[in-house]
Amino acid sequence: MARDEQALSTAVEQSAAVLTAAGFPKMPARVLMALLVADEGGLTAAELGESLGVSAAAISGAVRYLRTLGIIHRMPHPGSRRERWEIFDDAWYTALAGKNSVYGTFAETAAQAIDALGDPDSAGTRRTSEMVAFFRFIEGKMPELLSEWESLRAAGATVVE
Amino acid sequence: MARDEQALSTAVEQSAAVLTAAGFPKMPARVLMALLVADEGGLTAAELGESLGVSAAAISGAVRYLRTLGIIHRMPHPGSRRERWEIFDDAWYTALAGKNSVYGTFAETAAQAIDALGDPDSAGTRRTSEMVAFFRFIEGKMPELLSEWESLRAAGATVVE
DNA sequence: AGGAAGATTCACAAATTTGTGAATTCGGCG
DNA sequence: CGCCGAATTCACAAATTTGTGAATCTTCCT
Repeated sequence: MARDEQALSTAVEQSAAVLTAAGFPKMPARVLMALLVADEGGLTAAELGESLGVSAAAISGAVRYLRTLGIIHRMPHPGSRRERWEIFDDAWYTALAGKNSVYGTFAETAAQAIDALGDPDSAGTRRTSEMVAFFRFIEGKMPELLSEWESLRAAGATVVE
Repeated sequence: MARDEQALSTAVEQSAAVLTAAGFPKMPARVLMALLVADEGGLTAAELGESLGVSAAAISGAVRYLRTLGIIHRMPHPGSRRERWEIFDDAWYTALAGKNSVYGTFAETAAQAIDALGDPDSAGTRRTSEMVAFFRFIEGKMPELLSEWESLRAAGATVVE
């Protein structure tokens, strides 16, 4: 089957839209998806701008954002001035691990409310304690889940590559 | 220890801020946290407005949003016109299950890009396939994780209540 | 060194989101 | 059966976010 630019662009935009709906900023989401489907060697800022139909400045902003998240990296291309951007292979893995720690900070922040409530028998205390316990549980389970994925990934790698 | 309104309000606002940073809309986050720490019987729209220092209209909007997410419900208080709002006890559980399905839709949307790419050996195809597999894995594991939580929750319930 | 191509930053403009006040609707009570 | 209190909706205002164009900086090539 041949490369269908039209359908590819649609898929990229739709996936970006899903990320956006989940709270991810719009332009970074589009750039991320564009880099995901890119060929080996990544894309230059100019190529990203052209393919998404936005200015170089917007690309730069999105790229800066994605870099702070640590899910893309600059690939200095020898012999050319053009910088190429590439997704880390473990980007999604990393993103989820990071998101996980968001759950953790949320739990710990909310735990302060328990102290402030005082009364250990109030409905608010019970509800809040339960929530904190829930997120601590999820956070605690995450490493296990991710290492399980790594095993599967390693096992299946030979098949794919 | 007595109820410390000052500290409680701070904890509520900070927790709401964490949710906001994670992509959750601001006002719904604040309302949600306020309801979390509320006493038995929930809060009225007026009480929420006063406690958060915002207009009744803002509360109404936030409440509508939270209702579409299915994490709060109206408690018709007999004998009084005042509607009380209350968090579902399994709100966070539900929210995560819902978020999970976001992962699922994201994976399925991105899977369309694989078809559009055509070439099964390209770097883009490999990267995208891997990502889709990852999110499908996470989605698949979620029910297991949640049922494990339920067991723990049920086991510990007698201790707390 | 000088020049040039590309990337980045800055101040500002556009657009989307968010919250308010006034009017409306809804439900119970005298 | 009409009033009264409360909640919701609407159109608009405020504010935050997002993207652009012009200028600046960086790095390579001659």
